[in-house]
Amino acid sequence: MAATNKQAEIEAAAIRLFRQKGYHATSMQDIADAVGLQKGSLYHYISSKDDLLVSIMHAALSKYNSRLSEIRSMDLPVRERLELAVRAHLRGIADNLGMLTIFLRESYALSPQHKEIIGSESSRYNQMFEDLFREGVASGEIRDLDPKLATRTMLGACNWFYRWYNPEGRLGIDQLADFFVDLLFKGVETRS
Amino acid sequence: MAATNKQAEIEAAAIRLFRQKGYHATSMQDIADAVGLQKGSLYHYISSKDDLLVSIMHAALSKYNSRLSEIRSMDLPVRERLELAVRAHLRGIADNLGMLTIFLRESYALSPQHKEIIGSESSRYNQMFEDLFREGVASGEIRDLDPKLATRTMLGACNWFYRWYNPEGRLGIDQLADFFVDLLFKGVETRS
Amino acid sequence: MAATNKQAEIEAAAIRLFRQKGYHATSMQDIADAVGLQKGSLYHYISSKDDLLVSIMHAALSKYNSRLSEIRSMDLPVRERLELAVRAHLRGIADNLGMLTIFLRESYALSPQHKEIIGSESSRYNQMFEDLFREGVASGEIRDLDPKLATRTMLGACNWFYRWYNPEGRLGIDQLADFFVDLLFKGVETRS
Amino acid sequence: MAATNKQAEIEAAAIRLFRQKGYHATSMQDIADAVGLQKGSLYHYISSKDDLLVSIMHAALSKYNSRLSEIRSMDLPVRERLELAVRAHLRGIADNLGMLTIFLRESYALSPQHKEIIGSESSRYNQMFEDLFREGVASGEIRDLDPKLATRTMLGACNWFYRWYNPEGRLGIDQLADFFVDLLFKGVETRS
DNA sequence: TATGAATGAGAGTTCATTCAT
DNA sequence: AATGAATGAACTCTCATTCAT
Repeated sequence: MAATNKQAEIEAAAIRLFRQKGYHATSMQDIADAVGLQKGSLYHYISSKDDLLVSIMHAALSKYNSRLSEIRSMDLPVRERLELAVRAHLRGIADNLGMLTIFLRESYALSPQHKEIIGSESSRYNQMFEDLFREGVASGEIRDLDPKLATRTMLGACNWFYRWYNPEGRLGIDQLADFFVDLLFKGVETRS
Repeated sequence: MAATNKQAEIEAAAIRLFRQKGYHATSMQDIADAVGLQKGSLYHYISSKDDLLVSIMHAALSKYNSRLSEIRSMDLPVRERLELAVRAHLRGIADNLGMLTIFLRESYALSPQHKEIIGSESSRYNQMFEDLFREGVASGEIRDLDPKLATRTMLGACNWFYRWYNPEGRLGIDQLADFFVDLLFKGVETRS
Repeated sequence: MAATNKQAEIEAAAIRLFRQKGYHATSMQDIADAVGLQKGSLYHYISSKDDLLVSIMHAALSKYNSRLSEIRSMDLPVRERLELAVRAHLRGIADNLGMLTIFLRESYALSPQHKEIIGSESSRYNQMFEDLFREGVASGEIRDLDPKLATRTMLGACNWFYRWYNPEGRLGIDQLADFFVDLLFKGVETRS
Repeated sequence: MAATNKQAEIEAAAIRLFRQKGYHATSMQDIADAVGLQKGSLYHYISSKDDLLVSIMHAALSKYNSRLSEIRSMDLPVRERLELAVRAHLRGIADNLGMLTIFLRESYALSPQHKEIIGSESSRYNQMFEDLFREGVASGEIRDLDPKLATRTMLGACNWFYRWYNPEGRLGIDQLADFFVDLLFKGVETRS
């Protein structure tokens, strides 16, 4: 995964720094230092700090969208596809903790135009998840809950994951995903 | 709601602006304009922008902590107390959307010392919730799930709420709380 | 020496603070804190920070001038009067270390008008010293050195004293004055 | 003296302005105006106003220290070396009136860390002078006076020089140095 | 006499971005 | 492709002073 590509190197450095220090607290100088360029030189590869943020988020989202799209069209019972969607969501956060942290935390820092672009990509994802949920309700495998609210609640629970997930923690990502699926699908209360 | 108290007025303006534009994107000038003072004059009432952020968060958290503490010690079955805790959490976000948004979104912008202070207040809350969960497991009313993970997941789902809650939306806060409780307690899948 | 007089109390606090932290680094708030008033209230007693500085310097200088004037007209051999002048100069610094430090160190911070006022009082002092020296040369008790230069050199040596004098030091002010007189009157080299 | 080196140009402007108006009364804007830059642009060359002050003082002191070190180890009678030390000290002030004025006048404005650094360089100088004096006492060429006090007195007399030396004055630096040496070595009183 | 809210100018510093080389 | 000097606006914060109460 050698950095043949300066642009990618810059992006990688930005992801690391934005995650560590936050978008606003990271200066172009910090990024330049990290890749061994002068800060003026960065502008041969990127057009602005804001664009850098957007393209990181975009990359994160397009991976997400395509993965969810695949899952949706798998030849499996919908309950299992919904489960896979939750697992993939969590694994996506774990695998790209930097990018996802930035997406989930710094979205509000985007300029209005960019906010719209990213917002619509993000809505697509939510919409796909919601559709899957709706499909589950239709098939009877999933309880008849409001699909929009359910989507928000389930994804909210999953999104918060970036705040405490520790790659070096006791439990691996698969075990954590098992836990989330168990809790979200069966609930916390004892069945009578 | 007359401005008898300038300090409170400043804090209110800060909450509104921090929520709208984010902490970093809000300048002291913005706040000064909002309350009709020169920016230098703000410093009669606050000691720094950072302190302003902290005191907003502190106010949010101390309300939260005391409410949860009350609920924990109520004379009710633990399952109902846990349910109340979820409802109170959501209602707390809805009632203080500004303060809570700032707390949930801008925590990472705090200085290390402040991060520690706010972090420990926040941990107390999580700990109380976790204890309640543990109590439920002990009594058999709640399934035997890892209490720490369950707390993170449930509160994560609830915290995400600030991102989409709209006070003028179709559903009131009580109905939304009903929904969360239903989903988190019973799960999404159909019981066989 | 109870503070029956607020003005004097303010001046005393200013002397202490200006000496400790310097004129520019001392704020009106610092002074107000030291005397237990609000900073706005200071302006009932003084007209400006600059004036405060000037009146401190003025007080220092008028003491100095009157003392030197007395010495000059004493009925003693001129050599002894010159010696007394040196001793009085040093004792004046030791006794009013605060005021003198401020005068010697912060003169350049004065506004042009004030600089002129203080400058002329200060010149009067130097002139008196120079006249005394000239008298000594005329009487033959003092070597025929340029009186203006000699005055500058001798007073320079004495003025630097404020930089290192320590009231709690090993040697008392009289012993130190003995030393200065010895060095300045007899020189450092061994007489052949 | 073309402006090949902006850093040096900034330092020169700072020396001039700090001397004229004092450190505190000189703003970064003043310096920027003097060198024809925006004030923000100064920070390409310096790291802070405080650092600028320190590096000016440091430059002054290291010249001084190396010159005195040379003199000390010359192959001359100690009385002559001490005399040379006085002459070099005065010439140093005359040649670098700006830098030395700033060092002698603004030392107390330094931050504690910087004060320590500059203070120790300054002590080294005083120590070398004192050692030379001590050597003179040992050889019998110099009277048996307390070397520490004698150093303070002699250097005090010389340091005050910056307050009144005028490069365009009647007497040149060599003549003035002759005067100082005469006064300090032989004293002011007539030998009986 | 004393307050304390308010001013308004200005401080030093940071920073994303540009552009001639 | 890369530099690095320069910009210029914005930033948080300080401070001596004023004045209605």
